[in-house]
Amino acid sequence: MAAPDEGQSLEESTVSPGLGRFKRASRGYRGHVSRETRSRRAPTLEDVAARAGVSRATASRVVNEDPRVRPRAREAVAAAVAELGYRPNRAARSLVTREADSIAVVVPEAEDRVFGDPFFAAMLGGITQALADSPAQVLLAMGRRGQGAEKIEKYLRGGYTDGAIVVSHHRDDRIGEVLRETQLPAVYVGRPAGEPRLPFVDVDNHAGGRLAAEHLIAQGRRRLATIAGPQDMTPGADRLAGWRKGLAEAGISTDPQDGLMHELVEVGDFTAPPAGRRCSVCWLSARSSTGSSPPPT
Amino acid sequence: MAAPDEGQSLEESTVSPGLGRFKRASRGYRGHVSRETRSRRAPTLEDVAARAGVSRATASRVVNEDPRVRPRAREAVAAAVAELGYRPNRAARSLVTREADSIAVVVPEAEDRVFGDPFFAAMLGGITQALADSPAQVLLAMGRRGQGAEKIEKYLRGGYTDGAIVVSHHRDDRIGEVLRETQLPAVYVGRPAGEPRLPFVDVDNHAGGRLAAEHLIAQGRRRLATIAGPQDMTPGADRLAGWRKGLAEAGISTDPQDGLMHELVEVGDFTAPPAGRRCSVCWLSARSSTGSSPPPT
DNA sequence: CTGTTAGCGCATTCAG
DNA sequence: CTGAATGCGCTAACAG
Repeated sequence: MAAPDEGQSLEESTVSPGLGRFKRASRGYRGHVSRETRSRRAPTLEDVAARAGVSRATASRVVNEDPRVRPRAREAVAAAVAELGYRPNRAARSLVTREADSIAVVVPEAEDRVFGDPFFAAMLGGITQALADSPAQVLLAMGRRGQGAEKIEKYLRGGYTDGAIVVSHHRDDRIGEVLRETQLPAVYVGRPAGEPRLPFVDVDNHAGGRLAAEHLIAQGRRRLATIAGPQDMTPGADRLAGWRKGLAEAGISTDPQDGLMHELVEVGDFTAPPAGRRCSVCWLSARSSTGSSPPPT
Repeated sequence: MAAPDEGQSLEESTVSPGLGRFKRASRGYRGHVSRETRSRRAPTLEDVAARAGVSRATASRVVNEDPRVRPRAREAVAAAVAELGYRPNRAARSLVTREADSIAVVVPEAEDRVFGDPFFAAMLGGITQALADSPAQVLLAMGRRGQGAEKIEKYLRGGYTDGAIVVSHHRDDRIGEVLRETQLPAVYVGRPAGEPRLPFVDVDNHAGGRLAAEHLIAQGRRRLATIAGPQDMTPGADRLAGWRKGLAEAGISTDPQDGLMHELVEVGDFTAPPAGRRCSVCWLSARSSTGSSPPPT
């Protein structure tokens, strides 16, 4: 399990036939239009420096907004940059700074799931919004089990990114492990399962579940059912726990022995279809099985 | 319009306060866990070479699957790679090869739109699928007008990518211009408007629209209405053109003068809501205006 | 087949 | 404040 991983790494890091084709096409196309535009080589810091009559170091300083540059020099460099259309070479910069200048949004879910659930749209929107005026790039990496999971891992390990935001973490994905090994700074959206030391943002899921139970109970309901979220995700598990807590505190038993055929809980996956499907099976059967209620408060 | 662009380039390419904060957080976190794991510096090709008892060049060759390496040496290097857990430094490689090893999927649409429309999910899925065993990374860049459009442009110009796949191109986005200037290899999904030389894949939209008209006409329908796609996208425009051609060939006039209050065409945006909304306005008013039919075939 | 030699473009000490 | 020098890690000729 460890050795094959390394072997795979090696292969993946090399040029495959697939990329070969891509490259050829790339060259061909590039060549096709290259006659129409000028500039064979992109201007470098060296060019800028020469044009501004300063050294590379000084040019670098103004590009990076280092304060210790005389206004005169600063202006000269700025002008040169504008005239030459200079853009720093990211690879070169990255090589020396050891930073990729990008942050990955990791979603361990199948692609169609990510695109189908409005939750992710909102989350992505918020994240990109927040990073709108940051120079850092936002990269979306998604996939689950075969369908992109190893791609994510490769991405995280490949040094493509400076940090990660993990959005829909499941207990069984290896994201946490990868993050720990690569020592990548990361934050989870939703408390991570089995990764106690990692920072995260989340709502109080437990309180939410409990609140739901209390609300229904306050309305006089006594036979309460819930469609829970996936139990391999802490939000799903925490909410269910809160729900049960709420029932228990109200003295409503969830014990199958206690007159109910079984606890009125079905586990969904945060999507609508399964909820509807399960309902018709579980609730009906439960409803038709016994009418007895648990003891009052 | 040109000068400000350059000025903007400079600013964007430099470290802003935003990234500054990100960096600090990054360092802090990294430092926090750095005591728990070994390896201060990632192994380099140099290390691998030394360990395998060969030169850096040879090590590089086997990593890149260059055939001209003796099996013995190859194995030695492979072993060293595995033992050291070597992973090529992308920045360094990129610096010399001048390739980013990634391809961008550009979607000039608002994020919520992209995540809401199943079309994009399918498209993205297909693309990543096709590139699954390619070493190239797939990056998703989306946004339209303010909400990410300039981010896309910056991305394309930043040398982050080797090529682009443009998915939902509108006539007014600047993608084509950027692509031309950067000479990035690109392919459009859907014939690009105003960019005749760029390669694309598409269905025969014109024939589709015509087919629809012919089908309805064959069924004996005579007052035909259509909800067209956005007219600033060639698929939308082409389909409508085909539709009109179909009507014309059947001798069905679309001329308002010809007894109809106006042509029964409403322009939507490839989503369901506008279609429903417009229908109730247009169709009803058209229906109540005149009952006369165009001349028969 | 393999090692040696050069840079790729940039940030960064370290002296002035 | 500024410039000269150094090296990040890697690929690509160019000789052996």
